Amino acid sequence: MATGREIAQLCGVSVATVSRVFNQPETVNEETRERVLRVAKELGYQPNESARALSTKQSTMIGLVWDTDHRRPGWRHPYLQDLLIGLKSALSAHGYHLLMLATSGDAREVGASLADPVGYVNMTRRHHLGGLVLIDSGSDAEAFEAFAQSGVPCVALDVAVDGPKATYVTSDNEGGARQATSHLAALGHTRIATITGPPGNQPSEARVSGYRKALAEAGLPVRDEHIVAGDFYRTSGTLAVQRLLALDEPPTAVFAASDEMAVGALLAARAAGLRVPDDLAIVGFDDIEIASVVDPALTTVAQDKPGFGVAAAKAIMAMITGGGREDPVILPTRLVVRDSCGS
Amino acid sequence: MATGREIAQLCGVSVATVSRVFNQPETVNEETRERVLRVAKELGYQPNESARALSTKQSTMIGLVWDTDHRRPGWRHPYLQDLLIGLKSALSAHGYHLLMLATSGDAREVGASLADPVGYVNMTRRHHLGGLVLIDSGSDAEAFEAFAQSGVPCVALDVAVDGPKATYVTSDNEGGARQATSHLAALGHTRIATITGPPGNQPSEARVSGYRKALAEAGLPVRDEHIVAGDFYRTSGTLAVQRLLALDEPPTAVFAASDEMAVGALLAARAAGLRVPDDLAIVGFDDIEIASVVDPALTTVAQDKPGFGVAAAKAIMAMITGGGREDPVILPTRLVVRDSCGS
DNA sequence: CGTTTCACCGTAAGCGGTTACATCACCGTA
DNA sequence: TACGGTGATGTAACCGCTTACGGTGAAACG
Repeated sequence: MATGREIAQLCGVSVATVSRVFNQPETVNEETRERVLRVAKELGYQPNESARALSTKQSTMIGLVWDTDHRRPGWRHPYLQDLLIGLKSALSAHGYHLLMLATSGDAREVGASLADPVGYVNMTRRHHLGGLVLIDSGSDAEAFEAFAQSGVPCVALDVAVDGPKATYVTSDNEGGARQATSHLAALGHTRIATITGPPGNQPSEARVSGYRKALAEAGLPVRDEHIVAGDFYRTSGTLAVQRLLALDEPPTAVFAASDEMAVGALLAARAAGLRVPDDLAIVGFDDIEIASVVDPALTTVAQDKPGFGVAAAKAIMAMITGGGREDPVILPTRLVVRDSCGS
Repeated sequence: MATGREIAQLCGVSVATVSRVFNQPETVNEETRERVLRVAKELGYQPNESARALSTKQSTMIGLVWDTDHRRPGWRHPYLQDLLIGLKSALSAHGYHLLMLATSGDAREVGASLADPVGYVNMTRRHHLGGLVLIDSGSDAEAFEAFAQSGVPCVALDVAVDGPKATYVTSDNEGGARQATSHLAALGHTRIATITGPPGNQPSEARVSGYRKALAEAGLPVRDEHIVAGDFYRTSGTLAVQRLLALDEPPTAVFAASDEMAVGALLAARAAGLRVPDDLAIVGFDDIEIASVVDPALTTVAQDKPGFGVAAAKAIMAMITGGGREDPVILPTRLVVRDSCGS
């Protein structure tokens, strides 16, 4: 590992000049600059990031807080991979890396978990992280709020937070749900039910809100018994439909707040001997892989998956360089009409 | 941010003693040790990792090399999320973090891509990474070999590599394929085809090998026209089945080397008016989410998804602390019998 | 021709830890 | 009493980079 000092000696300049060549190139004479760069390249010089971070008190890393909530075992983020792809590539463009912070359960006390946001915040200080990206794992609104208040730049995904240097990015959940429900209404359905996510989950509540608005717009009544609580898991979709079908006036259409639940609903309908979409129309939310392969293929509200990562990266970079708080980002959704809703 | 020096002053000791309290506790008097620890806790002391890394020339981070191969656009790792969960939690247990290294396409030249393993290796030196975990994104055997030869500790997933401090973890692909194929044979099928992954892909080739062995064991002939090349994508499964059905003696069963292709095969069979499993039995590989929800539910070979991450973490930690090369890890697979193969 | 300006560069003091080595008090032993 | 051994701690160099500050010489100015 060649160091700046070695380059300096070979070039007959001081280490300060070498440093300047990389950080404020315009302040050094073109000739010496090129000499330094050439030698640096020859030696395969790689700046020592630890030294740099020690000196500047900032690294080129962003922390990723992603903890599988113990209250929701088995829960999987619907599109983590696309999100990471977007996040990583957008951060790369700024020369930043993503540090997946260790979670709790460590004997050596390096731990941190959503139950203890302080641990994560400590980590960001230890490593001079530029900021934190918070991935929702179900219902961590309170914990996320603590991050936001801590003063470290952070952007939460799918959870609305507020703080001196905090913002969030989320889909237009209300709009998406509204569009989905309206589509069902336009198809002639008058008894449209919905299966919600877990209580307290913000995207879920926005979706319920969109559902209500669509019904109102279509002049349809909102029936409490047509709003049944799920938890985003597939099973809850099945259970919900069983409950709905037992009603005196069962719905002819269902808007599920997640594709997983929509699939569960599909299974329940099939088990009950109903044809989808003829006897029961179903619309989901997310547009995950599964949506296009179930039979009938799921009509669903697609989210801009890589867009989440890109928007998060932009927001965090803006906060790091700008310093102030950024506006929340609401990503547009798109209704993908397939077969499960009829047409 | 309290520093070691502050603690030292408050305790009336030197910084060296403070450092020793955390690194070699046994060498410092119990009384002063407790005093230091108490003050450290009161001040919320967090050791500066940059300084530590600068001094010790090693950080507590492992690099993650995960690049979506440009030759395989749209490719998704079948179970990245579970893998990451396993990896992260196992690394946490050793106090290590996962650094997702930035990929190429950066104006500032920090770049690195699979086409240029050197870039990644440089990154590991810059950041004093303990090692690298290489995630296969299709067919990077050559690039991975370069990593393995570079001398940095690294463990590859699903690609056999060899080097002074390199090893790999993979599933028992041959065994899994063999079991799947044997199961089909035991069901009475005599014309069993297979859809392979992309040429050069090691898991794919091992699966073909297992397929061949199973046929041999069952006393069935291996027909070249029954081995059709796919690329792990769904579409290739569809195409393959179309080709197979056009044969003079079409197969009555198909072993697909990935669930995605199995789903594609399912679609093709359905489109051709065939019933699955009656007219065509299908078995997949991976046991991804989709497998259990398609109709009929897919019989498939399940991989130990979190086990990958855990094994990788163990191997890399062993190489870091031990120094030498570790034995490759072959994870057992498990045949999950559902509906697509008949019974 | 003295003085100011400016581009360029070197000096040196950090940043916050780790650790080889020195120091010192205190003990047991010959 | 002199001496070696031992446990506990301090001293100071070092890791490699950044940057405030000062110095130099040449050009520009009055």
